[in-house]
Amino acid sequence: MTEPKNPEAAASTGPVSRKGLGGKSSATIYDVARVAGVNPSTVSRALSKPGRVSAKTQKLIEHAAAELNYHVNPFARALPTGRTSTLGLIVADITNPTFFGVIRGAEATVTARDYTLMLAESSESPATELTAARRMMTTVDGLILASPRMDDDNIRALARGKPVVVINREVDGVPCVVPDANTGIAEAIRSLAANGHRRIAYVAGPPESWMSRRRWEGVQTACEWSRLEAVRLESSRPTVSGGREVARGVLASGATAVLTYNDLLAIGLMQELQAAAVVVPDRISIVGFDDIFGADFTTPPLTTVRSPMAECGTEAASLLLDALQGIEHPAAILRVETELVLRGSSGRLLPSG
Amino acid sequence: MTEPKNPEAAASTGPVSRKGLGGKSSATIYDVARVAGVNPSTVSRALSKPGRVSAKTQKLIEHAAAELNYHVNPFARALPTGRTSTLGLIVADITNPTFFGVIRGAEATVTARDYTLMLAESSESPATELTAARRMMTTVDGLILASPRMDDDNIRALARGKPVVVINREVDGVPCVVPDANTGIAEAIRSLAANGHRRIAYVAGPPESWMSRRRWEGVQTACEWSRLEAVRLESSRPTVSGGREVARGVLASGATAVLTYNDLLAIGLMQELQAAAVVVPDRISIVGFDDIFGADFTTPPLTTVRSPMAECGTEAASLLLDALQGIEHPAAILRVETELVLRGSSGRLLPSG
DNA sequence: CAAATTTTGGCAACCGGTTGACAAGCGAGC
DNA sequence: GCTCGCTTGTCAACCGGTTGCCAAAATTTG
Repeated sequence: MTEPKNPEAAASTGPVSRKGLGGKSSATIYDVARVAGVNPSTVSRALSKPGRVSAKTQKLIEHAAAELNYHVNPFARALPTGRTSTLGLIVADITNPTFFGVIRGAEATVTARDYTLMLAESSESPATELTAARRMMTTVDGLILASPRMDDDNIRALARGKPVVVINREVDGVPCVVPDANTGIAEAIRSLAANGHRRIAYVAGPPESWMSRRRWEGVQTACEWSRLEAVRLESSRPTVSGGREVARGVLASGATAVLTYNDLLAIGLMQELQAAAVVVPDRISIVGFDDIFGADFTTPPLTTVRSPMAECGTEAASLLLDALQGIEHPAAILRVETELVLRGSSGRLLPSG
Repeated sequence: MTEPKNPEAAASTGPVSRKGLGGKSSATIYDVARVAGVNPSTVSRALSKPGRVSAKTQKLIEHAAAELNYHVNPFARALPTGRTSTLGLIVADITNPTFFGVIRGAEATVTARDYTLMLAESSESPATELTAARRMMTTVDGLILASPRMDDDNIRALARGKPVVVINREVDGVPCVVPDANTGIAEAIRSLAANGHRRIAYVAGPPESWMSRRRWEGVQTACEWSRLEAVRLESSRPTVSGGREVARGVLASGATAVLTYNDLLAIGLMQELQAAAVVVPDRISIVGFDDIFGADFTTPPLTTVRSPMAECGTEAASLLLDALQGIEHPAAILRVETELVLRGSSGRLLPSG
């Protein structure tokens, strides 16, 4: 017969933290309960279920908690509930300044609402990304995927487990925050057309990038509208060096104005063209995307279609936090505005020769 | 008399996860134990204490775990042990590209060793920083402080709780990773001296910045050695706009070459000087610090003393991870090399008039 | 004033691992 | 064959909260 070894112990107040040894470990609800003269479960309720206990007891407990400098142990809470007060953010590439804004926006929002941000990167690899996402899923309450590279299906599968918000891409059935490229692109093309350009090149990003395809579509549409020719060029990498490599192709294309998938490509392209004594913007106008940090360091400073990435980060985090509180936003897709930032790298085409 | 309600239950195998409902929750050691036909605690030992169980049982358990796609629940593990497989990183300012390298290096290292990185920023405020650090301390196994703004004492207090590594500052009794500014500064001053400069200005960063003071000392020392004059100017903020604001003061100082606390100041300074038709480097040479992302976007590209921040992030993370495994590194301070990156913003002083 | 109803607090069983203590199993040595 | 010592697995008590259920207390109602 199995007998409890020590009935008194079972009936006692429960574990008591050993405050003796240098205050190492912090106070627990059991300590608070003892000081306040109530049951631990009452403490738990007072601290997490507002209105569940009487105002008097509430005050008593809060006082005791303050006195002991009590803070909940996030792990102890996470174990039975699954709630971790942590949000995950996976970016395609930490080196890429496009994501700095996202990280910053998300971090600020999350911290302001007493959550913590976990960061991971996928090195632009769908497989790494999926692994990172799965790993994170066990630890976070929700996940932000910035410019994810994995399939729609994988994203939806993740979203079935816990709330997921996608930035910079539209996935059916998953809340998304996307800069609406079209407005900015239309402005850019209109500006180029007004400056005498007739043939526009678009330098594409990675083939997996949903946003790159989207921008190309936007460029095509806007060009049709303005009766301009649009040609598409591929890049090896969406980086400065990728931009340098594509310079030759740009010249060969006969275009007098170029939009690039992102600012890094634009900067690399501009550097290489200038090295070949091609004057920007007199002979070729260059327009980037994103308005990343440093886009205005160049000479001439880069004209670019600004995507408010920090805002995307903020919005994505808010969406997630709201969802966790049961506030469902009806709109599956949140579009944030883009706009043309007109600087020196685009302008009137000088007659050649 | 307190009687156990259900003796059989107490003697049973223990909790069993409900795999019925859509495979929601993942397998536990209890599931693995059942499949392998052993006790849960044996599973726990097999998976975390190598050599504690026989090779035969080990294989049996590993097989069962693989079959069930078992993964430990980090919270369940963290609760009794305190180990979380998570490292914290606090940077002074996420916007500041100096830290991009740190974040990147730390993230990569931590992930490679199966840890996760938690990120927070202090907005350059000692109080916010301390709050963030305290908050993190409850959740992480160790903490990296990049360019901390709080007192030495507070840092030491944190370090008494859990392993802490500091980047970009030296704190007695706490392991630190610091770029050794002197080598790079010496190179820079030598180069400037060789180019005919005699009066050098240093634009300082925030007064709380240990590294700013250190760099100023380095500049002074190197100038004495080369028999140059060194003057110090203050900046309002260590940013591009802070750099613009200090331009007037730089001109007034009569210096023909300027080192700035960081690259952002240098870039802002250069923009403002150029706007005032002061040719760089013909009339004034500019040298930054850090070689941040975008330092080579400017025209002329920025000469700068490179601090390998990604390496700092990597080293700090490694130090921390080693410490957690009981591998103590004897050296309290790890110095990483700095070097002059000579670009176009510094050079020979043209005779004025 | 008693009965019905609503609050409020306590009990105890979890969540999923870890670990000290201990006993069974096993081979070696005498 | 028996004792000793070492390896290996089991038991049960945690870690620190959360929560369903129930009863006591307080409040409303008839």
